Amino acid sequence: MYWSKSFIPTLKENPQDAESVSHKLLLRAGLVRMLMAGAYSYLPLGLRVLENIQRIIRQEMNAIGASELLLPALQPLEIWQRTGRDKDLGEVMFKFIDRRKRAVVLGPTHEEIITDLVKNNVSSYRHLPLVLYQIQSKFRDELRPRFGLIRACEFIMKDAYSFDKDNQGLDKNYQAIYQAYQRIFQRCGLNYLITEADSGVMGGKVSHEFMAPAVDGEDIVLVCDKCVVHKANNEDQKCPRCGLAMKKVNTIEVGHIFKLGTKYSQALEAVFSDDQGALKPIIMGCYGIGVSRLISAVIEQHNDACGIIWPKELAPFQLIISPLDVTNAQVMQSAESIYQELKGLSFEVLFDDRDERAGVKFKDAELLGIPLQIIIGKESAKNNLLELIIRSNKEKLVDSKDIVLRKIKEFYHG
RNA sequence: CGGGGCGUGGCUCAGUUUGGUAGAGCGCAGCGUUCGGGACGCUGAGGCCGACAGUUCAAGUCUGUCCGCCCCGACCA
Repeated sequence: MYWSKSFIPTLKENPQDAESVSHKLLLRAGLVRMLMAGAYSYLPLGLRVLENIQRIIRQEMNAIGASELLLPALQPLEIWQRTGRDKDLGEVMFKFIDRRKRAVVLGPTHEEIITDLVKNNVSSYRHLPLVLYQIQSKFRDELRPRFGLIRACEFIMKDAYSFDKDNQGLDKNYQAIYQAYQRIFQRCGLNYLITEADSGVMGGKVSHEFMAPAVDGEDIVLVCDKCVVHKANNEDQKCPRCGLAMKKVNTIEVGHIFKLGTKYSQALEAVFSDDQGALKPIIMGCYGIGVSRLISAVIEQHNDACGIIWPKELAPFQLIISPLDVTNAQVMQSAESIYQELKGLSFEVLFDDRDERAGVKFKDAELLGIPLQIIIGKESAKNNLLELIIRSNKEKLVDSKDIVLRKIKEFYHG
């Protein structure tokens, strides 16, 4: 991708509208722009990051046998009234009346919709278990949208739902997804904590939250350095296991998995015939990942004074090529040649073909946070050398094309 | 919804205290000089100063109402 042909509006200064680190960098690096509070446009770079996260999620969800589908965002209010959640969610739901005078909502989540779908199409234990998921925009009329993508009114979520004939099946799916989530967050380069809700002593609901530590995080997690992690419900701050004081960590909730049981299947009469012919409610679980929020969480964790430092798998591009003088034929020839070669090797490359001074290109490359940068100046072009810089530690290598290529492959493919 | 801050060319801001008819830097266009860390000089384009109402001879500036954005709180699958 040639920079001049793309749309990457970087900002030299911190925008007035942003306070949190991720919000500032999201805007400065040209990843998103705000339309109104809580609603953002994803620009080409932001979309690329989003797609990278989605690709990881799809790979890991598909790997555990989940199937992707896509449910409507537009829904009748009536289905929410059947479970009583129209009241629970209340003002959070965007509601309006359509031209047929029907009450319609924009989906804040999809338990009702998917349960209704499964109810109408699954009737036997032979069709279970089933794990379905989607990646879709959700709508919530938040009291106070904030921190850019961290709390938005329109945001992208991966929501998965499991359907089982018994609790053992639910446990198994829950476990599989729990592990898939660990792989997903790991691949996203995210540092995370897992908090447990109440342990289901009375067969009650079990849930785990995946929390990314971040200075601007809204949720506080209490952490015991010796034992496990717990949520900040108990104010005494004593570890329930060892009794030592726990420390508070600000976090962003990026994932939440939940054993639902039969709450929705009972309310919506989603039943199946078991192997004895008896009708039973389907046992459900639901599993969410805040996809757009993940972008913010990752930026919160991976940045320095110069800008973003993308983890390898999320970076909008794997390399940025910066010819320092676009009017110099030798420089451009060298840059163009390595660009084509890298593209031929299936690397995602951004070519900074702008007629800008070196300083501008350096600053922007650092701001964008692309893991590897190839710099080509007059000297290196003349001597047939390439200069490779690793964004994270500023490590620099000046060498022949072959050596640099080897280093790049090593960096990305181990 | 309560509390606080802010709203002035695309961006960051000054000007508001003490009303007199709009500025700077960046960016943009043109020319020249520069060219490995956000260059420099000259020229130029671009603003009904968030909106509406009021006070006044005169409002970016004072008053009122509203709108928008950010932050704190309440709330949050």
